[in-house]
Amino acid sequence: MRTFLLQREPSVADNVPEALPEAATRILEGLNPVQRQAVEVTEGPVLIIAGPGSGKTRTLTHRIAYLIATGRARPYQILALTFTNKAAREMMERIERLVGTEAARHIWMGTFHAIFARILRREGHRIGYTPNFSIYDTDDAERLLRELMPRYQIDPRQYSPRTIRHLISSAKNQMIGPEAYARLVASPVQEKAARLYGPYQEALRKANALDFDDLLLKPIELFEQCPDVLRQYQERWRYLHIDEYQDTNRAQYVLARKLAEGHRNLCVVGDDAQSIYAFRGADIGNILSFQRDYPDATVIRLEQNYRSTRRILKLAEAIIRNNRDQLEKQLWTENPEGEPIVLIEALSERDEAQKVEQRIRDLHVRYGYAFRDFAVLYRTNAQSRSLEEALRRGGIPYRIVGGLSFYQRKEIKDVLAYLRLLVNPHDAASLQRVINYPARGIGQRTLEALMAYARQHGLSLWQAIERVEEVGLPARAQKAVQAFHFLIARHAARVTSTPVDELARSLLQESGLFDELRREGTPEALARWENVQELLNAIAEYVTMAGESATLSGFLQEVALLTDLDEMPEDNRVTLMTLHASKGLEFPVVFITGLEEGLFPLAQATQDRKDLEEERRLFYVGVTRAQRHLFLCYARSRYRYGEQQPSVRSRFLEELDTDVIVTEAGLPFRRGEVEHRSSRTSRSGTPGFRGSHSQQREATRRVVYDEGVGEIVPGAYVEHPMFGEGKVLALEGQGEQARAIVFFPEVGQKKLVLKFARLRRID
DNA sequence: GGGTGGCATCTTTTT
DNA sequence: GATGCCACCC
Repeated sequence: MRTFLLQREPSVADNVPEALPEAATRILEGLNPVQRQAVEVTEGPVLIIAGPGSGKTRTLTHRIAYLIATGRARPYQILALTFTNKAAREMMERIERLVGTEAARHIWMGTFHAIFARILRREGHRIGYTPNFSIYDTDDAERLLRELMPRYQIDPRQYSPRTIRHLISSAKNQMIGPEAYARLVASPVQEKAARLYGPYQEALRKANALDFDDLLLKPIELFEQCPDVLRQYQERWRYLHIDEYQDTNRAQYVLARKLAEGHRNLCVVGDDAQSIYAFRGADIGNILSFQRDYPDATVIRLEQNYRSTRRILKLAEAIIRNNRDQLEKQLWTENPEGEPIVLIEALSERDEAQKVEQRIRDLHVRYGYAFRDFAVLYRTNAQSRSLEEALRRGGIPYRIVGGLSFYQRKEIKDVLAYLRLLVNPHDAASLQRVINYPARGIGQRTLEALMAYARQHGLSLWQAIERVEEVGLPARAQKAVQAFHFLIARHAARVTSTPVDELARSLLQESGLFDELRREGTPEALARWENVQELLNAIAEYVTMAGESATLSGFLQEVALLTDLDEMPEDNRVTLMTLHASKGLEFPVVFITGLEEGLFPLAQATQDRKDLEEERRLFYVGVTRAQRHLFLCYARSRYRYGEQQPSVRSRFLEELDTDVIVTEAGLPFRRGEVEHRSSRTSRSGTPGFRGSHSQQREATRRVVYDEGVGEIVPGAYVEHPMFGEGKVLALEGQGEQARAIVFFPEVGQKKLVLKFARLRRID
């Protein structure tokens, strides 16, 4: 049975003792002098600038616990905002340990999105939202855009809804409205986004729906239009804490400012070197200018690292040195030198996974590390597959954090769409998702007719369905629509009177969804069916746990904001996750995999200095997760686009000037590839003889390609009229079709047809 | 209107 | 290698 992360709404009713003197002493005793200073400043704005491993989260949780223990704040007067559910959960657990669960559960803690969704549930009616609004995830938003595009003469094949959504989202993150955005347009795509921005917002509104960005923007609107509501929350929350402040975007910054106005007890913690969410609108400027915004702020620098060995810290510094925009920080540690960092070269992703598996086994058996001590990190979720396979083959228990979460699975989203429809029939995205699933004879044409009718009469899709007889559909289609209408309406009428899980079961049974899931009889279908049952159990659990305040729409809103599941923490398993997900965590042994050009850094990020610096900070974040052992891995070839392609090791390795890394054989690590070719003695002369590095020779042999055409052979350095100098990685195809895969430091990896490419050998 | 098979198309990271 | 889209047939 899964456990679900659904926190009870904290209440103002509070039977926690006024103060917990014993706990207060205990909290102070466990801190070093700098941390103690952070905890003891209890009034006014505080900026804690921290480095990795400095005990940042610990300092923040201690601060909060100290406020409660000394009686300066009642638990419900504290608001703590985080960016991920995981961070909130972790902080909550620590605080519980310090002041007990009874006090802790009255603290308002959660992600920005979750907290402000709750506020909107309660107060949104003041700006025209009923409490049962739907929260649209990126899929829903894209569906909405795709539907709008033809009406504005935009071809979804030419401009992908995803790109448009992303542009609109960025604008919203920076609090740029449709009109202002239209004035800023600088490219054809942006022009399309500007054209759709306004209609998109209208469509959301009509559906009584909010997207992720609205969850931050609408509260701002609410606070601006209703100062009394703002005042009410300002008074409730005397103390405001924000973790990972470097990741706040414009909207979050404004919200924090508004809430902290008045009492001015705002405490933020962050490390500019760990800013890795610019892609979602995070603005490092917020942390850099905190002192300007709050001139009387107390600034506390946590620079001592308690986590990692000296070698790991040294590597981290060598990495971040390559970035230009960085606050000056002197990280230091009293920890021992530690083991050298090991660079692992693999032939393929499969080989890489196998080597990781072997190292884990070795450290587990010989040095007694538990499986929970290991983390394997990667840049993209897709990379987890080969790692999973290797670990499964080796019989090593593992868990995957993030990736396709429970709530993102198709069957779950289908069920959720049905349920959302019950509480919010205007929810067009959900309606379109299920109106003909399972198939019930309402096809594309019928749907289009309904949508056209709705548009003509200024109705929502649901309202059009309600008066389907006026639409003028063929009798059979009309009957089908009426049956669907009846199904939903009948169940919607029972939302308040029937236990939610019972209602859901009845709806899913009668809609034919259960039969649809059972029909197939494959193991996958069975698993899907079980997932649905699990979801229904979760609803029941939520209802019993949250008591009277529990509503179906509340459940659906909370669930829309969940991305990962609670895993049982006592589980002894190796952790697999993206580098992003690893932020804030630590492990005795860490593997960073896939250090290859085009993958890490990602190809798209290599063009712009800022993007590249963000990738580098991500590398820095990954490295500083490690406490004792760190392995950096790359593969000389990898499956991409469904075929095996050679790869070049990451520039992040080439730019390191440090002596803390050794190769698998224990030899000192040497830099140099394309950029340093002149410093190397000649290799790559004739086919079949490709230099002295034995592992490299093996790697090239493994991938079977043609042996070369003329002087263009694997390993050769060539010049291309457009792309500049590059290195030939491999050749494939015959005669006219012969192509070379060439790596250009400037533009990345390219596949070129030799006949046309006019490559010139230059080495 | 529904179902199937072939084709193209990408692939970030998260709330 | 997974998903979505389109053309085709029933």
